[in-house]
Amino acid sequence: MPVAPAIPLAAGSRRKGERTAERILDAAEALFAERGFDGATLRDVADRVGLRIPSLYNHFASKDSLYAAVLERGIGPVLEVLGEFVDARDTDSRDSGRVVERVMALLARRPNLPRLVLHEMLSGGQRLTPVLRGWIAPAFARAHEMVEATPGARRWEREQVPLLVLAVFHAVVGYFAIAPLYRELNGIDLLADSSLERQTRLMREIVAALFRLDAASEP
Amino acid sequence: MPVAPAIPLAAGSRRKGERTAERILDAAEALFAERGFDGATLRDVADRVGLRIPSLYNHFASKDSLYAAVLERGIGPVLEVLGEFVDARDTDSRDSGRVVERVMALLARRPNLPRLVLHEMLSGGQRLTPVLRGWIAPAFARAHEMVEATPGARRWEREQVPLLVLAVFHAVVGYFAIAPLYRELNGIDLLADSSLERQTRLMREIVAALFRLDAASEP
Amino acid sequence: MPVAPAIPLAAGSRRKGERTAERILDAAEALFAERGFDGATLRDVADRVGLRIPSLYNHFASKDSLYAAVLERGIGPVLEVLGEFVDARDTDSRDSGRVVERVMALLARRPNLPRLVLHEMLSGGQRLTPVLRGWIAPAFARAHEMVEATPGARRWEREQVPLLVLAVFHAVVGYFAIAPLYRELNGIDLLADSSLERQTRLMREIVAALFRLDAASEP
Amino acid sequence: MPVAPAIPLAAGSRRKGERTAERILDAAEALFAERGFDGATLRDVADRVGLRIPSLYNHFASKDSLYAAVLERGIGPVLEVLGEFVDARDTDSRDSGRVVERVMALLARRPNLPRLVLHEMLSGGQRLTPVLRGWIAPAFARAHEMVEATPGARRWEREQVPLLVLAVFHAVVGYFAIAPLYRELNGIDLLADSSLERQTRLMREIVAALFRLDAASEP
DNA sequence: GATGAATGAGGATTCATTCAT
DNA sequence: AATGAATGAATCCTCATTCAT
Repeated sequence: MPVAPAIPLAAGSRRKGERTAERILDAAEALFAERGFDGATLRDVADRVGLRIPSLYNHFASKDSLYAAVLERGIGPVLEVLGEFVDARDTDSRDSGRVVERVMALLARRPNLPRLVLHEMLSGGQRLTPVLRGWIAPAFARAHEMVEATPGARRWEREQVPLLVLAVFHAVVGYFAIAPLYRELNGIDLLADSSLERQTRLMREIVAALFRLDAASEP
Repeated sequence: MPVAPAIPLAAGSRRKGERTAERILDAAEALFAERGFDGATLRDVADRVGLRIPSLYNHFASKDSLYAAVLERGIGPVLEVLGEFVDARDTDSRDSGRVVERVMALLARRPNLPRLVLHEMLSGGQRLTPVLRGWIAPAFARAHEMVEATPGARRWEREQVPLLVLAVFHAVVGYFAIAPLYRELNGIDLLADSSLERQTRLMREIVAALFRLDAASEP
Repeated sequence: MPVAPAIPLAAGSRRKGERTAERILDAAEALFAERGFDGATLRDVADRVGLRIPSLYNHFASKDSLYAAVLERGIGPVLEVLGEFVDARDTDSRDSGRVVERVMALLARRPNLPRLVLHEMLSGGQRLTPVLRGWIAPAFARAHEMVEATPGARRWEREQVPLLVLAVFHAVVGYFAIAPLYRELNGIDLLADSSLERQTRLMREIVAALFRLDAASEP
Repeated sequence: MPVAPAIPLAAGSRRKGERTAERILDAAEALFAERGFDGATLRDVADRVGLRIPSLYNHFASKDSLYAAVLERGIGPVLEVLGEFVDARDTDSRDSGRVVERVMALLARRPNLPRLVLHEMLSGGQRLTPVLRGWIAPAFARAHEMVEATPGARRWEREQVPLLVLAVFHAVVGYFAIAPLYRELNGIDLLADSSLERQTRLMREIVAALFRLDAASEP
């Protein structure tokens, strides 16, 4: 058993246990993203962390709860950004371009996340934590109202708006998810800075068009 | 090998074995779409068809080859449509709106397919038949050239074009893939005719914008 | 099982069915010899004959009975030769050298047989037909008496005689059984004529020594 | 990995895991010997050890590797004895009689080994570890040279020497392999001390004749 | 906190056999 | 006589989980 450190650790450092849990989460995130819940095995996770399988149970109660932890850790910050945007009361503080940039930046740092989300979506959200499930529908509703309230956006039919939001969502999420395959087939790394920049701009433009107050103001 | 039947079979009728194989493919398609390759079990497939597991092996050599068969059967028609479009020599015969409609109609009849494709994409295309792998890169290259050759499309930057194609791809595929979850969360069935119509129109417009000969004609 | 033919067939000609049964026996013999009863599968047999598995059942009632048929067909002729020798009443008609030669010639033509016998021996003779089981013990007893009755052989201790017979048996059978491995490891084909000749001579000498009436009379 | 014990373990005592592995090896050895690789099942092994099948995988990675371990553990000591003999430089230290005795004693204590070897031989040595495969050919070559270098042995033809070595090998190995069947058919236990003694003497004599320095001393 | 060992449940696959055609 | 299809039984193996150490 490791002896407890006599002196408190400097700020920023974490206890070994916490660091281990974090490393497990990292490994699990990558594996769940690559192979989905069923395809990823605890053996793979343990191997990647350099532990034996039973040790994982010192940090997480089960494979399910490990998965939930991965999901919450990953989705949390994104939901926060989106939440801020959606909850902004005055129209001025809603800078759609900035939201796109922040989300793209978040996902660029955690490119596993979109794949995780897609897996979840494909499985029908079976494993979504209640908290996460609870978030989605209201947020979607709010986004809908919001877009509707935007004058310029009226050029879209009422019923087409959610489809547009969906389309943007899929374009963003799919971009990250296809990166590995795209690289293999076309030799281009979508996660490289230049690609990310371009995609961010593209998404900004599309979202801008969606929320555009005045279509004429577009170059 | 079965002896050739003396009398030609009535249209639509098939030898029993073939019908069984088809039913297996149907069941497998649904299950692979729902749960991915690892999550779907042969037991599930067999149960759904009303057979015992070993009987599946009278029709497919392995789970892998069953999966490959599902994929090829499903993707084939779509590739055909896309291929026709991409290979069309004269610009006039390239009716982007029509392609969108045909593809959407195909996917509407096989809504499992997009989920299958997404699963495949997420797994890095590990199980793509060589024939399918071989199709993708060239087709993508052709599509790229094509878009570039379209005068009006020049309003997009050269490097942005593939990203746009990707975005459209993800918007279409994601639409079908999210349908079950969307229905559960929002109570709206994206596979209903009205929704499909709207989405088709939306995709038509977006693709039209992408390939528009004359950008000025846009409102 | 095929009905016995009402009319004796013309020499050399066989009904197709019989030829098929024979071909099955040939394939099965080789496979049982190579891989033993458990290791050989009906699929292998069928493949080698160019039939489907169920067709085998038109000729043999089960895998067990196919094995028994292979065994009896193979061992029969050898038992005959040995039986003649053992049953010979007058000592003069017992030409040990000739027996060795005949047996070696038989085995050379059916090199699978010794391997079959060894497999059987290793499995404790579980699958020996009652008829075969019944043959062995008495034959062995007779051989024993016989050797004992041979005056010159008395130079061996009484109890050593069966061990000598066993040793000769194993030397002969093992020779054929090891041929494939020997060839692979040493590049020498024990089934080639020259090797067979030498081995036959060696066995003759050893057997002769065993039954030698007068050791001095030997060159 | 287990921490090294502070105090050396008492002789004969082992860590629990090692003892279990040993028991698995024992059970597997017996079963592989009786039924060959294909005929022996992990269920049988597990039952005999008093474990469930999956537990076996905590000690051996696969059925194949279990088989390999059984083979190496068993053959090792025999190869050592033979190796010493073959590698002995001065003729004086080569006591053929002593080798025979040591090998017979070894096999008497592990009567499964010869059956294992025979199974391996019959299957063409498919599963021989590379290390074992590598041993055989050179050892055989050395033995050959050795016999040839022995003056008295020249009474055998050059080409007959390897056949003699083979014959001795088969006589020894077959003796142990046939023991169970022999007992069943003739009621005599070849593994009983008296039988073993006799067989050892017999083999000694035969080997002595093979390596005899002075052919003239022969009666 | 870490791990060796054990295990119930289940997964893909093979095999001998049967039966209708 | 031949075979496509179906299947019960069994095989090897994997996985998530538990527990004593």
